[in-house]
Amino acid sequence: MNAEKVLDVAMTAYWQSDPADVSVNAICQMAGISKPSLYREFGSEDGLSRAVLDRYAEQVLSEMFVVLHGGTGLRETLAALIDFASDDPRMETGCLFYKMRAGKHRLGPETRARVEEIDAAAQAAYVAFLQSCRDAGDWPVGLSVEAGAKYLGEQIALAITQRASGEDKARIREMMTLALSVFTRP
Amino acid sequence: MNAEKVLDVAMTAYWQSDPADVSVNAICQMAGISKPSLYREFGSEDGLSRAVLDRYAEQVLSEMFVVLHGGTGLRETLAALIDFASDDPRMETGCLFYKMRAGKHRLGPETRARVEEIDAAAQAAYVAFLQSCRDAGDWPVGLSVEAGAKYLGEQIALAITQRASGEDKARIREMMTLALSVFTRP
DNA sequence: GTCATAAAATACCAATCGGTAACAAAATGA
DNA sequence: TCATTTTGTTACCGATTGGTATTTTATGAC
Repeated sequence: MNAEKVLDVAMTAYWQSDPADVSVNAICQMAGISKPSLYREFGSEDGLSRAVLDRYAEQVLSEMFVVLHGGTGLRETLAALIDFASDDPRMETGCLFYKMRAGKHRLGPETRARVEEIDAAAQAAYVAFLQSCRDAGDWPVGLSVEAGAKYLGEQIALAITQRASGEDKARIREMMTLALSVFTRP
Repeated sequence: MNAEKVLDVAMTAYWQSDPADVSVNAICQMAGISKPSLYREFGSEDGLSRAVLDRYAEQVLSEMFVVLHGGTGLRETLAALIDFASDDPRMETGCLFYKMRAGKHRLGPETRARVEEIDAAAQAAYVAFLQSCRDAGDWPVGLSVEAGAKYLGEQIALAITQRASGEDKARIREMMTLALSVFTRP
């Protein structure tokens, strides 16, 4: 009867299409459970989507953060981010977090708060990464670390969102490489 | 009864929030007309949103294309695009076309087809602009005109979408300037 | 066996969605 | 003046939404 199975089903469905396009009824049907069972476990649709987002964060997003803390140089890390965003098969249908963030106003309060939390954490991770690069002597550009971090995050989000809309992978890589070249230009 | 007033009301509502979040009922209420009147005029929700998009294209998007055909140099045109995307008060709540494009799968067939048409026209305009710059000797970078056009279009879309989410205008300008600097780098 | 308890499913709720049938009022043409 | 067509409204349709009250089913304890 397994709450984890329900979370997996819901995560897959939310991820593959869009949280706003998947109803509670549909999730119950796909998971083979009844609606009251789901509501007893998660309380509300907001509770379910929040639990799904938590699961997604620890199962998927965490690996993205690992890339940032790899300790390798600026160019290598950027290359790894480009690989991840434009080639990783897990991002073939986009990123659930970015889909939720794009439709933030349609989420319940709990889920929305969690989205903002994760967004802030990601921003902080980008800042830390760029700051370490600046400390190491890489990237001496006259741009604030915060602005660079925001830029980096938005370019990643853009690339992965384009994956979701079926854009050609090589094209995405080309554009993302171009966008991130501002970090490695003299 | 005035179909234009209805279109104005619908356009404003779609534009300010999101086409997917504004129901036909709400539009009728705001326009002060009954639902059958609206359906007699536009046939369906798809017909209405398509008419709204047409109106938006000729009233708003056309001015954006004018910037591209200004005939001025590369740097001046890019600066004008940055001004438009990050400062123009009409883009304060984002761009209706980009909102429709982002939620393409939620649109009816007519509206969706029109979105794709406009998207292709925009891409063609970007291509023509960059091609003319390349012909004029500006921008000798080793990047295909098509890829550059796609990149330019996506960066504009990103900037305006960020306007819609309440991002700080100066920040948006900073990031967009950074993104488009790849066109003016030696 | 019986009986209490916890879990699950059926069947329902009000609200809203896009869309229409039926009908009243007003304009129009002969 | 009368018939017709157009314009608009009220009131409804079936489907779907998130969410529950109620009833059935399974599980132990005795």
